[in-house]
Amino acid sequence: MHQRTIVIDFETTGLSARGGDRAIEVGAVALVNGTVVDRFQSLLNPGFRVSAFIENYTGISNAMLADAPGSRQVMPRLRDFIGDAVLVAHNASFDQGFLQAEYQRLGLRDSHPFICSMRVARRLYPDAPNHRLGTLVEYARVPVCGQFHRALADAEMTACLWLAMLAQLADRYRIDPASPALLRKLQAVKISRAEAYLREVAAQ
DNA sequence: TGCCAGGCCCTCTTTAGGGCCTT
Repeated sequence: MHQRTIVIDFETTGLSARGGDRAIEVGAVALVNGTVVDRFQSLLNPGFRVSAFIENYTGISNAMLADAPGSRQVMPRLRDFIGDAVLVAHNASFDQGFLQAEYQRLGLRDSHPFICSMRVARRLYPDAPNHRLGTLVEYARVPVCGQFHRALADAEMTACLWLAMLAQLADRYRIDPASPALLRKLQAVKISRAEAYLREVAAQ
C-alpha cells in the first residue's frame, strides 16, 4: 500500500477566498514513499487585473496571466491530479479555502483531507525563530529550489520540509511517518503537549 | 463611500485581545 500525498500551494490575488480573491497559480507535487513522483503547475487567469503588490510579491505579471487558462480549464485537471490523496499545505486553511472556493465556482463538490505543515512544524520545531516557510526551509536545512512565492517552488520546498519532519519523527521518536491519522492527531494536540504526546506514541 | 480574511494559538483567557501565518 503506497500512500500518495500531494503538497499544494496557491498564489492568489489576495488573502480572502470568500471576499472575491482568486487563485492565479497552483503548484503541487506528489509524494510516494518519500519521493517526488509527479508535479502539477499552472497559472490561472483570474478575470481581472492583479494589484502591483501581487505582481511584485509573486513575480506573476498581468501580462503573464493574460494568456493563462481560466479556473474552468485548470481545476478539473488539478482535481484529477489530486485524486484521493491526502493534501499537505503550509498554513493549510489558506490553500484549502482557495481550493474549495475555486471548486464551488465550478459547481464541483469535492473536498479533500488536509494536513497543515505549519501546525506540525510549530509542534516539531518549537524553537525555530518563526514558522514562515522561508525560515523553516533554512532552519531544517532544506534545499532552496526555485523562487519563493511561486507556487511550484513553494510546493517543492514545503514537500522537502514535510519529508524532513517525517524523517525526524522516524529518527527521534521511531514513529512510522506514513500514518496520516497520527499526523492529524499531532497537528491537533496543544503545542505545549506535543513533545509528551510524541514520547507516548514512541513508547507504545 | 468606505470597507477590506480567517483560523490557530497564547495569555495578563473563556463576557477578550493580539500576534502569527498564508497572498
